[in-house]
Amino acid sequence: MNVQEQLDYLAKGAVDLIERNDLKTKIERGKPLTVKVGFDPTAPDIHLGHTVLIRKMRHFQQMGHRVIFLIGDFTGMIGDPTGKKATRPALSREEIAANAETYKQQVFKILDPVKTEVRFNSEWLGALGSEGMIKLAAKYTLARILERDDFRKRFDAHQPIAIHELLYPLAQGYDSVALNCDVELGGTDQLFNLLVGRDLMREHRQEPQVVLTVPLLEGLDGVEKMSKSLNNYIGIDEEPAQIFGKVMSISDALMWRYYTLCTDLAPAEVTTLRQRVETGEQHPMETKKALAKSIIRDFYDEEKAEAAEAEFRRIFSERQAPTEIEEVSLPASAEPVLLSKVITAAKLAESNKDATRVIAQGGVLVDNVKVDSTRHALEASAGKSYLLKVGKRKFAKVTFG
RNA sequence: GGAGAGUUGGCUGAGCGGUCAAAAGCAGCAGACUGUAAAUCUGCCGGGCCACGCCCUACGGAGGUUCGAAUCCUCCACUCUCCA
Repeated sequence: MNVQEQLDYLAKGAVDLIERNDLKTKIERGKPLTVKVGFDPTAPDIHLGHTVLIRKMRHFQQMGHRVIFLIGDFTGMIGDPTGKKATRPALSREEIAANAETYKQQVFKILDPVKTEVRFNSEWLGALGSEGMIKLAAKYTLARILERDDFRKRFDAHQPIAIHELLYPLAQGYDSVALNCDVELGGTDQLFNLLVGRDLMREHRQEPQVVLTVPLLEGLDGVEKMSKSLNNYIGIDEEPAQIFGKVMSISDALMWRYYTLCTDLAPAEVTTLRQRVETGEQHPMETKKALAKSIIRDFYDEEKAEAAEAEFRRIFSERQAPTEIEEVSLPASAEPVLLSKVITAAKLAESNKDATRVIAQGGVLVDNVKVDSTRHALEASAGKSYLLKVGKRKFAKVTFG
């Protein structure tokens, strides 16, 4: 690849690239670039949204650059109260180490372990001390910090902002100084923080880093960004069947976004695919299935992807029980037991009330027969066994004994 | 330091002293339909009880007034605004 091709490849899918020419200049020097990406140590569960960024990291690796996976353990130890009612508990060294391992395990599904350097920012931020931190703080002004949209909005909405939160961008920016980064990648929500890094590097007489941001992936609801707390995410460690189902649950419109950000298809290829669906040449459902398989293939393999599709077809298209059903054993009883209680005991509903509700709505099958009475009871003598289906996708084989 | 506003169910957000387990929207769940855990429509949506009614818990916390309080009073905690 020549410089131009490399530049195009790296910029693919980027929202911001500041400055494109700077990146070009850096690449032209022919030396591997130092590329930093920071991660929060408190949330080691990587989901599909994160993979957009990780995919971009891989692109840099493919071009032979030095990619640093930076774990923000220092900031994690302080505890960031953003949007939380309760202050997060400070993480211990052991917890952070454990989280880091979890991170690696997940991230290396996409990144090359050999080419990835894992660092912790406590290494230099811890050494800074309070004096150093204050000196660092002296390099920035409140007005400039408040330029950040996130702070601005909270300020305008009369939501609290703790003082230490104002220091976060500075701490993050200092990471770039400590590592003398050439490039920093992040989500679009990180743009401000990344730019602070440029300013601080100038203050330290370094060449400012290039900033490249990737879009935030919408969650399954198609509105909010994907996040664990909103429970609209697809985790990288989830079961293939689960991933398949979740992908199928996104709207047809959102599917294109996922095609763009979560596959290696070029934008032109996605456009072609979309046109084929719009003209009726290709079925939307089949297209979505292909997307689901592609994602599973990334995290697992082809075989798992095929199996997930077959299972999905079996349960939802043919409405059969899954091949593997969870076995639940409950204590036997001489008296018949109310079905609603069995359902709750088998954890197929959250409460007896909830179970009763689902039965009333005709959502429960026992041995493939719909139950129409909320008072329905099951013989519970030892050895009795039933296949329960609650709702569309909750199954269990309950045995008394 | 002073003055004022606010704190309601997972979220947003109504709420006259009784008819409030608390409007409405979102999210969630179920059913119908279907092309899927899409879309659309309908219903449900604190918990317990073999119960179409009764009980328990709930409107920041603790007390109080009242036959009766999410609604009134007092104190406390927290958040925000304005002034210093």
